[in-house]
Amino acid sequence: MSVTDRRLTRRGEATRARIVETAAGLIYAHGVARTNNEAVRSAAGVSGSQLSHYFPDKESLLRAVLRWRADAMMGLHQTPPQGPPDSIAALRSWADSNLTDETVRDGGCSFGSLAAEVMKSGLDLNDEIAGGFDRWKAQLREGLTAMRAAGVLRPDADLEHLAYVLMAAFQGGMLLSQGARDVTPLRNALYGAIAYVETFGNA
Amino acid sequence: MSVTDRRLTRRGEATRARIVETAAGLIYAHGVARTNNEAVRSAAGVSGSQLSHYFPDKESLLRAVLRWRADAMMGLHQTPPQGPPDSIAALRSWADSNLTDETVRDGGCSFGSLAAEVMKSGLDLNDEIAGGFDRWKAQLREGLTAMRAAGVLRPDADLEHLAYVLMAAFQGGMLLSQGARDVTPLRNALYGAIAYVETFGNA
DNA sequence: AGATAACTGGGCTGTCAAGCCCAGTTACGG
DNA sequence: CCGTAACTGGGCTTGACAGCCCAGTTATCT
Repeated sequence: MSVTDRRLTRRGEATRARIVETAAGLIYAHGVARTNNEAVRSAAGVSGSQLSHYFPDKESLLRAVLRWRADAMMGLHQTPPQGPPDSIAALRSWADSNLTDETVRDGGCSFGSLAAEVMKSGLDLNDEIAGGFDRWKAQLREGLTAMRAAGVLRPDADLEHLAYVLMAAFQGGMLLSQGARDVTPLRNALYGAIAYVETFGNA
Repeated sequence: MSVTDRRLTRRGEATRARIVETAAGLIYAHGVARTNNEAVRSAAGVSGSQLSHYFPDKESLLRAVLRWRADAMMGLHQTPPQGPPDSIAALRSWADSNLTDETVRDGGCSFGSLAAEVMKSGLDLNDEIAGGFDRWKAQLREGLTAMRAAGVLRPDADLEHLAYVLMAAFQGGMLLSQGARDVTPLRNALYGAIAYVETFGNA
C-alpha cells in the first residue's frame, strides 16, 4: 500500500488527499480507463514525481480512491443528521435524495459504478470492493436495527435480507437509470424495495 | 453500422457471427478494455483483414456484441420452454437458475456488466444499451401480464413497476455478488423481489 | 466465365500511457 | 541547523494497441 504508512507530515497528507480526491472526481466523470496519470497530475496541481511518490502504480491509487469513495458513501447514505435511515420516512427521503437527474447522468453510484469497472480491470482490488459493500451493508443494518428496536419492524424481520434488497435495488436501479438516462428505473427500484421493507412492518 | 447491410453471402454472415460470438465470450471473461483485436482475431480463427472488413472500428464490433448479448439474454431469461416466467413458481426457478457460482464469478450478468463498462468508455453506444434493457423489460412484462391474466396477480398490480423491481434486483444483486464472490447477495435480492411481486397476488 | 465477396498474412505508423531516472529547489520538524 | 520530506520539471524507454495499406489467393453468386 504505497509509501503511505511512513512518516507523512501534515502537508504530505494534504497533498496525498488532494490527489485522491481529484482522481476520484475524474474517474467518476470519465471512468478509470480514460483517466491517466497526466490528467490527475495536472488537475491536482502536482508534479509527476509527487504522484508516483505517493502512488507508485495505478493500482495503489485506485485502491486509495476506492476507499475514499466508500468513506464518502458512508457519509452520503444517511438522511438523519447523524446515522443511517432509521424509519420508513427516512428511507423515503434517502431514496428521493438520490433520484436526481445529475446523479443518474453523471455516472451512477460513485462507488458501485467504479466497482463494476474495477472488477473487470483485472487488478487485484476485490478486497477493497467487498469491504466497501460490507461497510455499506453494516450501516444499512444499523438503521434497520433501530427500526426494529423502535417497533417499526416486526421482531422476526430478517435485517440482513432487507439490507441486501435495498442495496441491490439501489445499484441495479442506478445501472438501469444510467442506461436509460432517466431516473424512472431507479425510482421504481427504490420505491419497490422500501415498500417491501414495509411489508415487514407492524402496521 | 459497418459493411453489414451490404450483400453478405451465407459464408460471410457465418464468419461475421463467429467473430461476434468470440468477441462476446472474450469480453465477458476479461472485460472490454483487456480484449484487443488480436485476441478476437486469433480466437475466432480469422485474419486481421477480415476483422476490419466486418467491423471497421471497435465501436462497431462492440455494438454488434451488445446486440448479440441482448438477444442471448432474451433466450436465457425464460424458464418455461416457450416464453418468459409467467407464474411465481416460474419466477423462482428463473431466479435459481441464475444463482450459480460460475455465473457470479465469471463476470455477472452477460449484458449488464458489459453495459456498465461500455457506459464508462465514452463510446456512443447508449442507444444499444437502452434498447437491450427495454427489450428485457418488455419480456418480463409479458410474463407478468400472463400472471395477471391468469389471476395470479391482482388487476391493479403495476406491471411496469414490478418489471423494474425484478430487473434492478437482478442487476444490483449480480454486482454485489461479483464484489463479494458469493451468491448470497444475489439470492437475497431476487428472493426479495419475488416476494414483493407476491404481495400483489390474489392469495 | 466474370464480377465480387471472402480470405490470408504480412507490415507499418501514430498514439497514448505507465513506469522510471535524474538533478535540483523548497519546506518542515526535531 | 541539519536531515528528511515535499516538491518541480523535465526526459526517456517500453509496451500496447488501433487503424490502415498492400499484394495476392480462394470461394461464391449470377
